[in-house]
Amino acid sequence: MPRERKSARTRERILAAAAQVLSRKGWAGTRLVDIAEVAAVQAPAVYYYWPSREDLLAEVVTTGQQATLEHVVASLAALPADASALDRIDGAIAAHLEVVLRRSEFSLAAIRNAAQLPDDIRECQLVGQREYADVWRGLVEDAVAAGELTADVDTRAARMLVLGALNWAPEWWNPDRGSLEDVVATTQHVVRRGLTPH
Amino acid sequence: MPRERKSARTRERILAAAAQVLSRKGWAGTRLVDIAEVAAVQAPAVYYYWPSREDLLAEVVTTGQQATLEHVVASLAALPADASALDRIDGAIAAHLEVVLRRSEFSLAAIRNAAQLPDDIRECQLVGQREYADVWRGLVEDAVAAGELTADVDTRAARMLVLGALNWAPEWWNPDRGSLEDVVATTQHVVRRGLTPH
DNA sequence: AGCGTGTTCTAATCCATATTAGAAGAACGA
DNA sequence: TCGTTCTTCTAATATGGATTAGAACACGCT
Repeated sequence: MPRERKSARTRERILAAAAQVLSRKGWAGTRLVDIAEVAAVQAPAVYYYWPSREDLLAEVVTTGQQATLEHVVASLAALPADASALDRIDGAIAAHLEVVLRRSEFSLAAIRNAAQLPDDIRECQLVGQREYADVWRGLVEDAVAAGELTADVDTRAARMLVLGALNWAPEWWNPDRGSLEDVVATTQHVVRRGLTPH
Repeated sequence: MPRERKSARTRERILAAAAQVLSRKGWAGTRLVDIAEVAAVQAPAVYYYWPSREDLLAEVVTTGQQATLEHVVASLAALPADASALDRIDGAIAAHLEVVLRRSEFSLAAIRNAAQLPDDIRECQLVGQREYADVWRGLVEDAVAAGELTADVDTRAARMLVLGALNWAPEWWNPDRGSLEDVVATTQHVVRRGLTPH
């Protein structure tokens, strides 16, 4: 294995380990030693790749945000061009749940720690968050414009309620108790009914 | 002010300060110095009332859980005896949002830190959580039994989606952008539609 | 006033953990 | 094989923050 490639893999291993620990222990509780143990290196190895613990953790968070955004956007792009606005919302629900429940501890780390980031990092995190919110805002606006969604509720609140339900899923979903597909289907079902007129 | 009373007030002040800091900084990031500053005492004063930082924080969490449970149960008890199952769910939604958004930083601290508690504390936290979950399970079961709720979805998943939406509300709701009453109404509206047959 | 008890403070202590210094190891090219 | 460079390690260092010790303070009682 060429040098450059091995080095890159170590970096990825540390980053992934950091995501795992961060998602479980919280920002302040994430120790370099724990990350190092998971990544099978010694703690100071981290400093070869990042200037500080904080930079490493910040990268985990932004990576998590990007992973979510990109997966959702990609899933939407993969839908047939004639998908209805509600179908697109279904697609976004599925993609969000997939990334948060299966694909990425990064997303989970970003979600769970959003409220406890240091101020400077919190700020640039808010930028990414706004970007992602815009995607959902667009989805909902399209649905309203298409008349596929009830106009009788505060769309911002409705949107955030849905995102909350999705972001909370990792706290209770357990692969042993039910398949991801089932959760996705149930969520789509409930949300679709919740947002459409009777 | 009698001695006993003053002492009790200091204790409450420290506990409340701990809740505030804990809800913002996370379990590991909550420093005694910060708690002390908010409570307007010096850090070692904490040890007069609690044997350790961990005991203090644990009390915050259990207090938060109890506050939520009690407020919801009390609100349900205050409903007219002939309230429908769906009305009772509406009541629980309102009560949960009230406690989480307005009444108690304790609840918020408990919610936000659930995933990062040390193992021993996590365990007794799970007990309280199960107790609260039972209340909601009861509400949903009653609604299903009364035929007021669609039988075509996984009730556990539906229940957790709703609770997720509620627990996430503190992350986005801001009293300046809309009244609590509005959020409650929207939530009730969306959830009711989401759970009832078209 | 003076004593005793309950409460809070100031000044250590002590440990955990981020970070730095510099050596060892491993890959690559000559 | 040897030297160079990139990567990782071991062994300090340094700091922050929980905890402890014991002094000061405050209240209530006689």
